Amino acid sequence: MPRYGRYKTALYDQFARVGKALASARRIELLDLLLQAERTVEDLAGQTNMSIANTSQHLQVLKQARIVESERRGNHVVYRVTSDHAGNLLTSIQQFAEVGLAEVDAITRRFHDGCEEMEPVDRVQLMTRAKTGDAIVLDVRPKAEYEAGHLPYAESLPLEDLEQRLASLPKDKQIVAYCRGPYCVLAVEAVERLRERGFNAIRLEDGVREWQEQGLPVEYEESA
Amino acid sequence: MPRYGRYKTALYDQFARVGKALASARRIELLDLLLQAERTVEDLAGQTNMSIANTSQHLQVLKQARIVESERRGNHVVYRVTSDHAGNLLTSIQQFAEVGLAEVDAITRRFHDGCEEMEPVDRVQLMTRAKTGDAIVLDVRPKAEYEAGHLPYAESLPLEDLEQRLASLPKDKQIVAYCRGPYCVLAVEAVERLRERGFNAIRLEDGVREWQEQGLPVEYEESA
DNA sequence: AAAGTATTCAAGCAAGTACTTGAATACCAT
DNA sequence: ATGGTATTCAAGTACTTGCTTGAATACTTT
Repeated sequence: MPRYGRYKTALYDQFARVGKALASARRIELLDLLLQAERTVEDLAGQTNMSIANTSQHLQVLKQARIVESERRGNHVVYRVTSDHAGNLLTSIQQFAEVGLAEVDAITRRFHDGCEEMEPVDRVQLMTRAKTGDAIVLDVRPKAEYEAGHLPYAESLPLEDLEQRLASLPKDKQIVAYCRGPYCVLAVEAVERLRERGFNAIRLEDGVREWQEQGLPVEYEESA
Repeated sequence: MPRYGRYKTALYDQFARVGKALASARRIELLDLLLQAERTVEDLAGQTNMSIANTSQHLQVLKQARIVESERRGNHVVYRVTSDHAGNLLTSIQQFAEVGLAEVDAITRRFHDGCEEMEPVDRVQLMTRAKTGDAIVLDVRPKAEYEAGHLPYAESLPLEDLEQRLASLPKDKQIVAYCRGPYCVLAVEAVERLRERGFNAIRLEDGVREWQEQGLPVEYEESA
């Protein structure tokens, strides 16, 4: 079908454009952060240990593929994902890598061992226990990410503030900590530390994105 | 968290590996074909107008990302997707491009206009009508792809054989043609030609993959 | 208006990718 | 074994990407 040659290549080019945007570990790291909350270039550069200029350039690649968009806000430029569909892209890559690439399993296992995770079936039940106060759900990400969206009944307790606020946590209830998702180590570390102090702590593998993709509800801060 | 730096980059590298494999229009085209049916290198090279060596190289990139696998069969090497998860990758990229990139819409519109598609709601109903014989479902892809999996009650009528078999088609029933999916033009062309001849033809946008992802059943040939 | 901060742009270099060509390998048929 | 076919490998070249550096731009504050 020579007549359709141009049509086909043009389409594949568009699809590849999205693929190209996801073809760099740096850009995936940026996207991963942006899926938690919107951020300035400066912030992203700091979080990823990249130069500002380099960060800006990577962001523009993501922007060209319409995965992220930007908005000038005063002196800063704030980047955010264009839609929830962007999360699906990363999710499907992660899912694929999880089942297909033995390396991923090996890497995560090295860091997450000894820290039992919640069974997937517990999700719905967890919310009812959180609602009644039988379980405490902790969001151990930085506060800004909590404010951009968090699980229902979760309270914000950034990992860095953990030590100072230990006293306010109950020893007799189960504490469920979550962070950015299955590959994030914040909750692993939180649970580790809590257990050392004698708390009954457990890690929820999900992050907000995973929660949302399950069709479960998410809360946002009204203020902002 | 300097302690986790290596862990994080190692993971992002793995995810990017998948992204890299999808970062070329050529490779997406190959994957698209492989999602319809397994194929030899020679066949793929022919379908995509690439040199054999180049095709082989692209296939190896896909193979390294575990998106496809290969098996020697006599004199040929047959490539196939490793799992259905590979289809999800392409689907999520396509879905993203569809909503995010205006270009995709513009490109497809240029070729698919004037050819009404079936409403998504018709899917389930379509099968019952096909079952009772009220509608004829035609798979207009090459026969090998039909054999690798097709919609229930569909009969194989490759586009190239259409003219010869017009006589066997009824004028009083609705004919529903489908091909590789929303971006494939085989069914568009089939419907165009059928209408010119006075048939009541309509295009189903789905391909086998889309069908499957909806959780709907698919049939395979027993023989093979 | 002037100075300061955040971001982008432009140029340059090293490294990586895409494609071609011709040789090497693996299997089949005789 | 020999010749034929399908695929992969190796080397070369043009092109693209990733990162750095320093200048340019956009906005804020004084």
